[in-house]
Amino acid sequence: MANSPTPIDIEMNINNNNSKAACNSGDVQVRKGPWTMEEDMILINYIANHGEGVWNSLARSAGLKRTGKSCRLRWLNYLRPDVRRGNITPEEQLLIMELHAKWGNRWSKIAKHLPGRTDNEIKNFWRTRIQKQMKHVENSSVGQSSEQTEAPSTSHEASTAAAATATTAHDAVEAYSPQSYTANMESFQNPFPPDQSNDNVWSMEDLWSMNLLN
DNA sequence: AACGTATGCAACCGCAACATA
DNA sequence: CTATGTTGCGGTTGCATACGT
Repeated sequence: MANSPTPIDIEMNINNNNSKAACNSGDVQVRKGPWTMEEDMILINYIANHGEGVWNSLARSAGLKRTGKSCRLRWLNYLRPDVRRGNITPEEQLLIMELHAKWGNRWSKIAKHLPGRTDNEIKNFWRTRIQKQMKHVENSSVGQSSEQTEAPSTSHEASTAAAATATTAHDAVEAYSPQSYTANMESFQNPFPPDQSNDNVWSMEDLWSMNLLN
């Protein structure tokens, strides 16, 4: 998504971030909201030269008016060179289903088994795609429990729907078994729009090549 | 073309666990 | 042992964009 970097809150950090521990020392102005290209460059440059470290002091040393927390999040979820962006593949989706059935909402744990994917991305994926499917199927099965549920337009939806109708997470995995899954793969149509790698104003390739130039 | 609504994702918040002085 | 600071996690929100009317 192309975040326009314009609306950025700047507020006095009067320990508003955390009741237990301030993420910044002193009452410096803290920027919030979408990251600008300049901030990204600063963070990338700094980490390239000094490596990751204590995030609060990193933010200060790099001259970023951000909390360490914000820097860490930005780095881990977006700027890290090994972050994979773009569509979740059917294989990854299957894995997510399986691991979620096993562990529940342990997104970071699940993310560790999906190289290049972040917990945030998986969490978002689950909420927006899988849960939507589940709700959809739930509704249609309540309304017409004795009848067949609405025919999914894709096999992806079919298998997701099968998983969603399951009463337990384990059932969901059963319904989403590799057998039924691969059986559907031939007619699989990618439900997602074409590559959205250009979903930010600047691509990571741009940022990294610019960083190299520096 | 204009408007309203739905969707997807980046970023924030609060909390808990852990580390250290 | 206690206080303070840091990190990591899961839940939630805000906003840009896509889509439908």
